[in-house]
Amino acid sequence: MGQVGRPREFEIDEALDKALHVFWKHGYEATSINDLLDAMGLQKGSLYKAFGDKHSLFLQALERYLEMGYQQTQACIQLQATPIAGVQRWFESLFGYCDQQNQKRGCFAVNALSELAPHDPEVAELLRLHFDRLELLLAKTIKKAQDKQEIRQDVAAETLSLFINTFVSGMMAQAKGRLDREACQHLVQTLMFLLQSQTPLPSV
Amino acid sequence: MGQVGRPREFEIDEALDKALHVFWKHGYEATSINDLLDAMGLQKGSLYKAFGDKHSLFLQALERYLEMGYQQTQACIQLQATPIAGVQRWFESLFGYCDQQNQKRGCFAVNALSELAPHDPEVAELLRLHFDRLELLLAKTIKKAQDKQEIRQDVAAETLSLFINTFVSGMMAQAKGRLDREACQHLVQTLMFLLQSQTPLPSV
DNA sequence: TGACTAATTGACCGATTGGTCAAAAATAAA
DNA sequence: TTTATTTTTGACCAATCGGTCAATTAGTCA
Repeated sequence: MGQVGRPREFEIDEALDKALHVFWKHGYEATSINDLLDAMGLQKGSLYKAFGDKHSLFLQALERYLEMGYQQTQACIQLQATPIAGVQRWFESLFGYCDQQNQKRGCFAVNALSELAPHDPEVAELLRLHFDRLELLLAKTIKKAQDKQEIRQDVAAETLSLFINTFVSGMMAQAKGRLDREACQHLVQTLMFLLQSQTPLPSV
Repeated sequence: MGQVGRPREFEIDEALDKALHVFWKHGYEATSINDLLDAMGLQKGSLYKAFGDKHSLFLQALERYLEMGYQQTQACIQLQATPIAGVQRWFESLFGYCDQQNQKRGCFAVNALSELAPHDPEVAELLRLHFDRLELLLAKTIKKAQDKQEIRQDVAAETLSLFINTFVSGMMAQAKGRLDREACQHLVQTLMFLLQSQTPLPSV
């Protein structure tokens, strides 16, 4: 039993990717339906039939971004030999967002957090779930690293995880205007140093 | 010689403050001229005569915010007994931006950085100058703190300054959706701990 | 070949956007 | 009182906004 009716002439995920990149570059409010139609190569009716209204399309693009980002983070962390190498690899994967060549687009999740979260419960909830799971994954990895003495043990893993996520958010925000790739690399270097140094236990 | 012509019926700075709070709450694109007129209590012609167009008004509001923010930071730092107490006091002044009661508006400078910096050279330049002077002030303070051994000396003051500013930006961004005042306080506590602990010099 | 179903097309909608401008009003100076 | 200068007012503008929908098209199935 094949599909009934006229077949869709585009791939949902491809169109979603194109929409994502427009929203990513210009933000939600500054993106018009016509901008989206141009980028996605669709007519108005097709867009509304396939994705609903502008807000719904944004949510779907955001969901896709978050899912891909989480999977990439998992891959970075789990494919490395040691926990700390995994974290380091994840940091490095972020430099692409800092690049000047990359149009200073920053992280789409942080952008959405800043522009929409305070007034948009659905966006806020998606981001809350995403950052929560990210911090959970990070905390687990840090705990392993602490067991291996790769990371300081005098601060709880959950605390370090939240700290790191907050710091990375700031780096992504600052990358939208002030920080180039090199500056971000230096910042991550500093972060790694602070995570690895440790106050010595008082020697009795 | 008094002023010639019909006198203005409102205070420039008061109106600018009202505009600032509208832009702060909704962002640039989501704020309409009518929103501004309502909040400022002006008619269209008066606004355009006094402030130019929407973009120009935004720049003036941003400049005012940055100037007041910088002066407040200076006050926090310089009115305390020790450098580290000054930095601590500055951190505490940020918690107001994290408060749930405060409508999750975050930091207007970080908001503007995220929404506009990549496409708006004038906004980008204002923010660059602001963050640069902020980091300079912070670096000087940290250097003093290092001399007094209040802060770790194994990382350069300029490096710590950029690190702190980046971290604070992230905290402001995350405060727009996920972090309440308590979480921000805990994060600052962690930051202070990391700044004060220090890798021991290798004992020979 | 029709019948049925779903996607495409683009004209069309009212509302809102940022912005302009001529007329009226309010002051100081002459 | 008149003149010069500036601000206020609100009607007005073209352009764009997000969104709808009837007609057309392209498939599958009987």
